[in-house]
Amino acid sequence: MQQMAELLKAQKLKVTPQRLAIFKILYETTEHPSAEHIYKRIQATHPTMSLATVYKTLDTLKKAGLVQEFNVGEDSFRYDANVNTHPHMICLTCHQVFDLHTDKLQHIKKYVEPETDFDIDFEKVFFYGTCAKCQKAKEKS
Amino acid sequence: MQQMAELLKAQKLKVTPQRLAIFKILYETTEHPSAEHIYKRIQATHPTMSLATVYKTLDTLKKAGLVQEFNVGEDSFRYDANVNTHPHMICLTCHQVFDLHTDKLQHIKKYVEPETDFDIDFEKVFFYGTCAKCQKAKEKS
DNA sequence: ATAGATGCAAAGTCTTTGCATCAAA
DNA sequence: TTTGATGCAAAGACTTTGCATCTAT
Repeated sequence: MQQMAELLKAQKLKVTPQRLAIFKILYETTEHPSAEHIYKRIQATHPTMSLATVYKTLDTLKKAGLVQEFNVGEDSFRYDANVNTHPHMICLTCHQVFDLHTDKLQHIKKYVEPETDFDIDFEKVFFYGTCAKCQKAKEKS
Repeated sequence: MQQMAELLKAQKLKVTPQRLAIFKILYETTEHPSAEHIYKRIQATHPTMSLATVYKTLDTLKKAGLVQEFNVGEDSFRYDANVNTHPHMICLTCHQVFDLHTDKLQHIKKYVEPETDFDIDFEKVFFYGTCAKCQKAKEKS
């Protein structure tokens, strides 16, 4: 978290309790929460923080390269403090979003680039299916 | 297009001029238009069609598996009549979305599945970068 | 004839913006 | 002190919904 303050300073951004709190939530969860989720969770520690601040802060952090934003087909965006390129898996039953820890897709960018005339910077990969828990629930029924 | 009527009938959906017109636009473009784009383009031939009908129709076609929907980070969804799993490339400069025709990623699902406890149905892959045209424009400047 | 689709307007989400106040540097 | 951040309310953008009318079957 100390590190977070440094990262903000490095971008010439002010270090505020709000920014630290939002980053902390994102840093400690694997749930890829939406702005609304973050807002609700933050009530416990920062009951006066407004939803607008959550949105503004997420935008600021995104532009600073400290969080990434994506949409898996829902009506709102989700956020992730892990800005490294990594695939996500979406359960079509419980709608949870998981990180996929694998090195198997490390080089798809370079693998694919010769096939195109694009200069590729990064990719986003989403796998859709059924998580372990929901698979078991279906077996029982 | 005759085929489209058959596909609708197969789903026990009525074959209406509105549905055919929307599918035709999606089928003939490679632009991956949003609902609003489709609505504007459709004015030329169907000036009385409402935006609500465009949304309802896209939802119907999506549920029937005749179009796919995705969000590349914009404020609206885009639609594609090509429902086969295929990667998209997004130009971060001109914001156009292109299909990537390649067989290099045909098997990433099976390649990755052993690394997870998910039962994967399909994937969505997006490459972000600079298209050929925008690369050239930058060289000149 | 009947079930279902369309079109319009209104409403519902999610997100952004304007502006006065407040806090970090 | 100065610059930028926060919080509130209002506005904006995209999408959905309710309902009367119309149309495909």
